Amino acid sequence: MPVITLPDGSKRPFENPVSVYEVAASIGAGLAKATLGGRVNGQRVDASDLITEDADLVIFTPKDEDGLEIIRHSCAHLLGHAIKQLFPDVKMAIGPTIDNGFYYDVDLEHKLTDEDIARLEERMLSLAKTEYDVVKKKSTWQQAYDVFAARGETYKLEILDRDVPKDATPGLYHHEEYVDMCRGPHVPNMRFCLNFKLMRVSGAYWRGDSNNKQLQRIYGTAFADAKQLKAYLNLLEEAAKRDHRKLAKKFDLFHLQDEAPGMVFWHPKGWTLWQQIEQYMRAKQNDWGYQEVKTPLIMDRVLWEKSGHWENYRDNMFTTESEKREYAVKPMNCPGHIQIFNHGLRSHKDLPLRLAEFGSCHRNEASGALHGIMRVRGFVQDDAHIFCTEEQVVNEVSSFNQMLKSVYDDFGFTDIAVKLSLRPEKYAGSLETWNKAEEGLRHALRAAGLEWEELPGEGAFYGPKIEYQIKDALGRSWQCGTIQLDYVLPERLDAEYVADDNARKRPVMLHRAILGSFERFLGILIRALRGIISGLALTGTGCSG
RNA sequence: GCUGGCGUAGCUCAGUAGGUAGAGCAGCUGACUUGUAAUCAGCCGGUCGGGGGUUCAAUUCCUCUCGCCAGCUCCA
Repeated sequence: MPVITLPDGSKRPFENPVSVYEVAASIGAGLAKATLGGRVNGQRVDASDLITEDADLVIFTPKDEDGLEIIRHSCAHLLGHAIKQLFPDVKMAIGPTIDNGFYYDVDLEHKLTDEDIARLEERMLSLAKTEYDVVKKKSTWQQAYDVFAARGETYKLEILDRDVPKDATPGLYHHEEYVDMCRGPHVPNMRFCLNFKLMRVSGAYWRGDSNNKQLQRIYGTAFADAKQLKAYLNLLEEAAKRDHRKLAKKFDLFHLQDEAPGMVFWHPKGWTLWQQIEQYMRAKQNDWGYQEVKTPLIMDRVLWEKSGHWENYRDNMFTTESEKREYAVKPMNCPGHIQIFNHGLRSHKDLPLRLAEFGSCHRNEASGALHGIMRVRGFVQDDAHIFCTEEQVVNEVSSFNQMLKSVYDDFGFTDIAVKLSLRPEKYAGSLETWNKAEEGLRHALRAAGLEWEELPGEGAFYGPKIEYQIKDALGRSWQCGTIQLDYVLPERLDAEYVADDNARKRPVMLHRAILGSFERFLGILIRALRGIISGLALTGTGCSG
């Protein structure tokens, strides 16, 4: 005899177990018609799911974020329904929702063309227009396995084998003859899935692993109604006009050419902009107690072997040789800065020592990773390394956070996502120091009162890092600022100082950047400069536009 | 690097069922002088990304290669 408590606090008693739909119907026919699913005691469920005990219930309709997500997720199933009809031998992998839409990864010999995508879209629409009911059936693990074995869905079988416990009760969603497995919830009827558009198709590795087979990923967008869909498509068009590559051409800021892939030719106007920012950063760094230095572009391989770059970063390094010596073009500035730290005897009184460099780095990025000036092979970082004691770390990190905020404020960037990237598979140093370093950064984040998301496996090989991400005109997130806590390189490159008890100690090293790279930061900044850039109306401190 | 798409004048693009290419804008010259994105006329401008092949003939077909774009992997 469940009592259902609604968000407004009102309570409704029922004689028997009721479905979300039935509760909605007891409130009103209109609500029932719009019901997509609900949240029962915090759990997202289908409209058809039964509530057996007293529960808090939120009902989802197309007006909610949750409702929209359900629609998008069901559009992925709709895509499955349609593509199975057009290409019966297609194997379905995964079809999740993403920002603004959904995708489905499929394994299909035939390479999908634009015409195929158009046909698919048509078929999806005609299927949705029949307004068929989606039927959800809870199954046992074995039942689900048998269903997908019979259908030859090898990817679903792998998911069952690897990710679904044997005692689970997977939900099977029947879209007429099409069956998909999903946690759900999904729409009860396809009339909710009429406002979508297939966007593009591209390659994507199974389980995100480049060692696995590459599948075809079909991207789509979907909204609750036609108006929202149209508004979104318009937004995309408008955003494309603010693409930094377009604006750079229009305003003659820089260019790239075939002979120097991923390396930028800065034109007078673009370079003026660059200089304004460089001077601004120079002044800022001065204010915050940094000393500027400059280190060589290429150094002997031996040094990179010692630092660990040769072992862990070799694939991304350009090399050159002269008189039988092998050199590497620096991909990072840290080893150079340690050479400066090591030159002469350091006292604890020198710490924290903050060495800054507008360091020109080259990384041999995969050709497919290059993207305008946001992702290049030659770039300049507003880099600095802080040599300090362990006790000074939290202070230094939190002071860096303030500095970063003041810079981003000056540029008008407010939508900053903070991520904490943890130990990667390939790492230097011991587990113990890694744990210490990761905890150190968490501590500093808490002290700074920041909210952050943790990304396991995303750290640099020498230490964990805090990333500050900003979105560009196209809505893509890019890492700009970063601060990384490193116990490894000081050890490998023998950095030490004389402590107050006269003992030799290792300093801790913080790698940090605020703009990240001038190229990327300018790439993002350019979106805001449309209109005023031709006059380069930038002031010494501002650049605010 | 992987999958797919693309690569024609400075820019945006058209085109050739294989017979060495056009338009608008920009630029230059001249005329005009009309107050805020484009007045008129004329001119200049491309070995159709690069190499190889098929062919009497290729920018158009095949092939290799480079670059760009979308996404994946990877990353500032």
